[in-house]
Amino acid sequence: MAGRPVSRQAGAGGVPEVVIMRLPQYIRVLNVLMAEGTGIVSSQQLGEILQVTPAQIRKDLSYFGRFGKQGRGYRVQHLLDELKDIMGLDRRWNVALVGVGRLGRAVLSYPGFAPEGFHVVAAFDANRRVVGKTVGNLKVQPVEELDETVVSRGIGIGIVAVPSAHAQGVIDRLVQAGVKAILNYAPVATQAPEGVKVRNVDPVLALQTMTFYMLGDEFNA
Amino acid sequence: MAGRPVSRQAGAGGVPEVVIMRLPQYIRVLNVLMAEGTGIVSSQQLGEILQVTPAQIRKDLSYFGRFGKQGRGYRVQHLLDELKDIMGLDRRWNVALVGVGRLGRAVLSYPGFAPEGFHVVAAFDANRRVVGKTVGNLKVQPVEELDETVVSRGIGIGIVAVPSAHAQGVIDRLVQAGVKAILNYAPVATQAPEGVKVRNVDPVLALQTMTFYMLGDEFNA
DNA sequence: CCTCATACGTGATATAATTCACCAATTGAA
DNA sequence: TTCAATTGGTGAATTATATCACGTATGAGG
Repeated sequence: MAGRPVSRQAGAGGVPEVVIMRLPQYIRVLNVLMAEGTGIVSSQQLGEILQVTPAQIRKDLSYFGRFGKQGRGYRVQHLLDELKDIMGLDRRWNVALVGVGRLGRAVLSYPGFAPEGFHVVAAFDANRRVVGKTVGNLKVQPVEELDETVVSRGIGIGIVAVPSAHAQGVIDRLVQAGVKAILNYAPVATQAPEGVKVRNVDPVLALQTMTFYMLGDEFNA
Repeated sequence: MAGRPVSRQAGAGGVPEVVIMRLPQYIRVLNVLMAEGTGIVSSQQLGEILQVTPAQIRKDLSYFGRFGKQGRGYRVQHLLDELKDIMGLDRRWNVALVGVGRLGRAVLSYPGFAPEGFHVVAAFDANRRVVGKTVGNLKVQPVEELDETVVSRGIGIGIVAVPSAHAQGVIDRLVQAGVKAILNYAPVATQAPEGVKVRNVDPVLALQTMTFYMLGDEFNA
């Protein structure tokens, strides 16, 4: 099923990142529709659920192929398969966690990763008091073993759950080890070389982007 | 100190949301610079730290006023004060948490909110087994008391930490109660009326937007 | 006082993203 | 079979966002 879709434009610089950011949301909705037993969905319906225009959905999908049928819509199962394949979400991804403090433990016990194919297979900490302990099936390793483990276990993704002051250093180490994607929980501005993606999980920042709209003054009437 | 800045363009539809999303990041960096004792910073330096062009920073700030001095740069203290004022981050914000399960408890024990002015002053849950228990200084209330408490405690922000299936319902209740900003931890597409902001904290989605770039195929060469 | 170097603020320009609008399929009903 | 109603795909138009580039202010150094 699926197999890479027929080649499409994808022209010069590839697919815009904004598009890539939306596809997983489409997948989310399609999963729900599948579970509900919906067989076919239109860009119109999808757009209503996601609060985006139908044209945007069609345009986004058109970067990768032609998945729908005129007059009908998209077969939920089929579109889901295709999108998962395109995004690499039909595979297993091995993940390394760095920082096994309060936050790191919460990450380890979060049940949402594995069902989506993200498996935390190694945990690291710089603190000698933590190293060696077993937390949720994993024995915490010293950061010195990072490089070796990343290679030997085929780890492509790192999760950073260390204090802000150490985040950049940890990111550098992960990059050095060959990780290509980093999920950073530390509330700081970080840097990574081209070719390495970093996404931040930052609830405080999220709150701080909303308060502006709660002021009701000259700038946001 | 500060007081609303001089009126500026802010024209038709107000300040673009992309700009609002960046300002808290500027504040972050300014805080660090302050702590390091830096007195003055240029858009150039700020841009290097945040990996954006100096022009973007200047343009962003220009929506709100003129905070710099030609030939010199920005006084860190001054710019910080102004930005906090603009974003409403010099105030205290009362927050309600809905959902006191595993995730909700993690939110309650997260030490990062209060120092930034976000105070969780009430916690709600639909589960009778949880209601009445005390979790981190707060007595868990039944969701029936939501409306009253939101009003009486002056709560403007809600945090949703309930299972996906219940998230939309909880959001509706929060909106009904008068909350204007919602931080949603449930991994679902939600809806809210105009005038109510919703931001999602969604680590899995973040991971899912990165895997695409780890495939190295026709679409992202 | 004069000159040089720096760096903000901003209109103009360039780039990117979104939406429009229409054609061509497709379906179902008359 | 014909017609009306949908709906995807897509080039064109529009809108939004980011960058450029230059005028102007500032301070340092002689």
